[in-house]
Amino acid sequence: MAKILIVDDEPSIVNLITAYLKPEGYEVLTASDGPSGLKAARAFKPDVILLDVMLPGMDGIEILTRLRRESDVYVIMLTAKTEETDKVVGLTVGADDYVTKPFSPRELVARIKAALRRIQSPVAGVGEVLSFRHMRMDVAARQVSVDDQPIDLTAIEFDLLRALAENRGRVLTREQLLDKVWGGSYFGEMRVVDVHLGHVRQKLGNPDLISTVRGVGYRFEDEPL
Amino acid sequence: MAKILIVDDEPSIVNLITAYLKPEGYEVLTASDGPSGLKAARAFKPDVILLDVMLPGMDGIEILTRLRRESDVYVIMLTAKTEETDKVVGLTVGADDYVTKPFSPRELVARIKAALRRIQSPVAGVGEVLSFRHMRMDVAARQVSVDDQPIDLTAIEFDLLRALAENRGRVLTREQLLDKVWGGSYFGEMRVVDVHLGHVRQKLGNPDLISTVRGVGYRFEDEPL
DNA sequence: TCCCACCTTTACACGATCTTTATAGTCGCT
DNA sequence: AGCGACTATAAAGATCGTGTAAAGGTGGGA
Repeated sequence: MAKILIVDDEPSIVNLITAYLKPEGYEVLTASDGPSGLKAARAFKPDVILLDVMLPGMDGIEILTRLRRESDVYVIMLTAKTEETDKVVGLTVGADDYVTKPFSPRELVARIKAALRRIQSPVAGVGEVLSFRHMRMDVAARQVSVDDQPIDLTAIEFDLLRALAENRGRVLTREQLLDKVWGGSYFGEMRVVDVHLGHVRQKLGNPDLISTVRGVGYRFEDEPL
Repeated sequence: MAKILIVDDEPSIVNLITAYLKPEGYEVLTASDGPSGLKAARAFKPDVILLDVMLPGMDGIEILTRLRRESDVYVIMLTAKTEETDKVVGLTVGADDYVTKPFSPRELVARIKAALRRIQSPVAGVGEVLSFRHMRMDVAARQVSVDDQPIDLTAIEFDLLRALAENRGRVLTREQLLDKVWGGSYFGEMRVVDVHLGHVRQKLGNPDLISTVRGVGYRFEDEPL
């Protein structure tokens, strides 16, 4: 999942933002002053940085200037000022977006999502259709067919099958599947995989498409075209 | 290569934009007030004009109005105001796009590229009419018919249906739809999509045209002609 | 100004789907 | 063959997602 670095010295702001970002599944790291912010940016390699303009030690503009020498990470500036000069300076040294305090947390989340969309869009159209001897899977349409018979799968079932099909011939453990399908933030029983996989098998009709590797996991078997 | 004219009286903004456009290979010319902006537009014949709303001598709206009498060059308005009225006025007198300051230089570059793409495609409205087995949609006229029965849709309903129809067969998430229909600057509830989509379905009459993909989004199903 | 059309939010009900749990079945090893 | 461990499956309860109606808000046009 995407990584967000918050650089701000006001704990209340940091906590607020964190509280909104965590549930969205983002990995959040924080720094409360300029120098540690820079270090964190280097070590953590975030996808988006939320950067306060007013910071102890080194102000946001300074951070941004230095950051820009080594990276083109997406930076959203946070400022209490509404003064035009600040914005202009911020954008001049390379900020990508700007939010003035007080801001709506929802708006901030939306902007972060927009940023990530912009960043990730170049890779959008990967593997539109997975075609095998018996099974065909249109990822964009989320439709599956086996021997030209359309199969109706739920969201999780589709994602599960997709994860396996994208790794045809290789065993995926339950853990790996949980990670790919449920995302990192699942804390329930690992056996859910079994259950859903059973449903997938049943719906696919063909029991040879997915094989069990006892003690390890599951493997998708159909031959690619 | 494409020619861009920047009309803005703030040197910092002009420099910023220039700094981003030059490396992309654009030919950039600048003007710092209204009258010289107009002259430059005539002499330079740019492909895209970035026009500040607040200008000494003659404001951006005035420039745009005059410009439109003699040319249909692609104009992107720049404004510090976020007021809706400005936007509306700008678009009414013929702006093609709108960016509010502070803006992300990357976003601006992206918009310019989009503008050029639109200009350079043979016909401005690439898909003037979307035709399917049951539904027909005239994008320019904003008219829709199902089995030759004209359907009356509101602005949002039309845009929503259009976004889906243009991506026939693929699932669009609520987020994607919000982005396409409402633009990046919507921070409200996501469920608004459901409501409008419900209206569209009701008006279309045919429940098979748009299917729900539970947990993911919606998909337009009609076959293209 | 008032009115009307439209957009947005909210609430609720229904159904689909997910998760857990329990039990039966299967596999591999000795 | 027998044992232990792992897996398949069914069933039930909990949860989540969607459709829809209704209310409030907004802005444009008469």
